[in-house]
Order: sequence, then C-alpha cells, then structure tokens
Amino acid sequence: MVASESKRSDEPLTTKMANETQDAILTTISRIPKGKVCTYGVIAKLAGAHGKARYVGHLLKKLPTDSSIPWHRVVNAQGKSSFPETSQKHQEQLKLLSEEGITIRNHRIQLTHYLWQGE
DNA sequence: GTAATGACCAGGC
DNA sequence: AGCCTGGCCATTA
Repeated sequence: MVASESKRSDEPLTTKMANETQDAILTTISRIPKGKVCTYGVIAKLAGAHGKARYVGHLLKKLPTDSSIPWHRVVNAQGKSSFPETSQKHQEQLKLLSEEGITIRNHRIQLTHYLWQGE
C-alpha cells in the first residue's frame, strides 16, 4: 500500500515539485519488502530523484517515528546505520532488521545479499 | 539572495 | 580496512 504519510492538508507545501519528490520517496521506502534493506541513494533513484540521497535522509528525520514508513530498512551505502552506535535509534534499527531475518555482522549489513533495488 | 546544515555518495589517499 | 575531500540537492535561518 502506498504511504500517503504526507498530509498535504496540514503541510505548508513549500513547492509542488518537492511534494511530488517527497511522496515518491516515501512511497518507495514503504515498498521495501520485509527482510530487505535499501540505501538512500537507491531509494532516491527508484523514486525518480536520482542524486537526492541526502533529501531522503532529511525526510526520514522530519517524519515522526510512528509513521508507517519502515525507516529501519533504510541504511547508507556502507551497509551501516547512519546513527552513532551509542544512539538508541541505531540499536533499535539493527534489532528490527535482525527480527526480520537479516543477518547483521558487526553492526554491518551485507548489502550484497539484502539490498533491494526495486522489483 | 546568500550561507549553513544534513539519517548521503563516490573517489582518492 | 579506515579517513578526508568534493559534489550532490532541498531545507532552513
């Protein structure tokens, strides 16, 4: 199902282009299958926003944690969580991923096995 | 309008 | 393996 997390009714809607981009990105993230992960760059590319990897991170940062977006399936190109190891978010992310059957080796995810680049 | 920031990436050393 | 540098683009002050 689509994310539709962007409440355009309340959001100030800075620009419509950004709105489309963010919606595409959020939708793409919600399409990540369980047991798989995706990188910021790949998400941006799948969302048709090639080169806007940083924007993906910004959206996740702004989004609430209760959002239906599986933020924990999003990792950086190095196969690691973008949070410091001391952060609770980092621990929680790896925990959630391991719950989905993803093998994590020394705080690192094997992108060669678990990377999802679309269908 | 300019400058700084950021859950990034690829390349070079 | 790690660390640094430049580039990327939207948001924010």
